[in-house]
Amino acid sequence: MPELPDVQVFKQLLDKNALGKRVAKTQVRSPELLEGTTAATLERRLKRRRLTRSARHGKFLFARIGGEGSWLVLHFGMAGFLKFFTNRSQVPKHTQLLLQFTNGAQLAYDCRRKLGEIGLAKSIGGFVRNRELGIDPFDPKFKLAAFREILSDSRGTVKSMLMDQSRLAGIGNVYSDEILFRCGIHPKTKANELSSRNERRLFKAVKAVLRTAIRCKADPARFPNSYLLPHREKNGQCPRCGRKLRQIKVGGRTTFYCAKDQKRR
DNA sequence: ACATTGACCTGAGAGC
DNA sequence: TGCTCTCAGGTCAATG
Repeated sequence: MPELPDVQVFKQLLDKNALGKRVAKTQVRSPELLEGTTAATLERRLKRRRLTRSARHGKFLFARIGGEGSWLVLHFGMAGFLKFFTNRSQVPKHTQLLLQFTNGAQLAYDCRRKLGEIGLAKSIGGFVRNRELGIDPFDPKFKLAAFREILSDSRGTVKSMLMDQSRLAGIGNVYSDEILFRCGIHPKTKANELSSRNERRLFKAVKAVLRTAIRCKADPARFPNSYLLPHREKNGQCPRCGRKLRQIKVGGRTTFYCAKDQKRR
């Protein structure tokens, strides 16, 4: 679930409910999710401080603690999410990090499969460099020319390229399928063999699909029926031509596409 | 440099 | 109902 649009929705939730509130207490349930820090350090950094702003890069969410120089970093793995609530009985089942604010409200980071990550960073730029993350698709510097360069540098399939966090940060299995569906490109097409026209269409589709997904709150039930996601299931049908969608593996990941509408080259 | 596989971790859902 | 099996939207490391 948690690809760029999902994380952007978590960011909106954080902005709306948690920014400006003062942390009274923190709780870490599974220390193994902590990356390069400890529960005690996290508590010391957060306690009595406010979350002052937020940011997102790819699938990572950042919340600045107090003034400059300290950010809480969250990655949601395969099943993580954020929940904000005011009633104690609403604590989600697999809460791994709980922030209790001085006004009684709480923010929970829930991660059932424990494949996520909780950490601290001094700066976002430093973190991004450290982790060798590629450009975020909503970075103003992400322009067609930059994308063409990424494509021509990639010798593998276009789907693998889209999901490669060190080239372009934020796209995962679901949205790579959606983007390729939108522009009629077969997921196994070699990234560096796309026509100039398809490079351009792919570039536009990356932005358009992610924007739409965010607008739909990354909730498949809200997606336009013309999108792949509502039909992305075993025996699902192509919303364009009605044919049964193909289900294959690309780069080891389950991939859905329409054999009629998505041809190689 | 790329594809493939398995590991990480846990639960949902299918099939018996 | 309960057991076992398979699979899942992320990432990393080992291997070919």
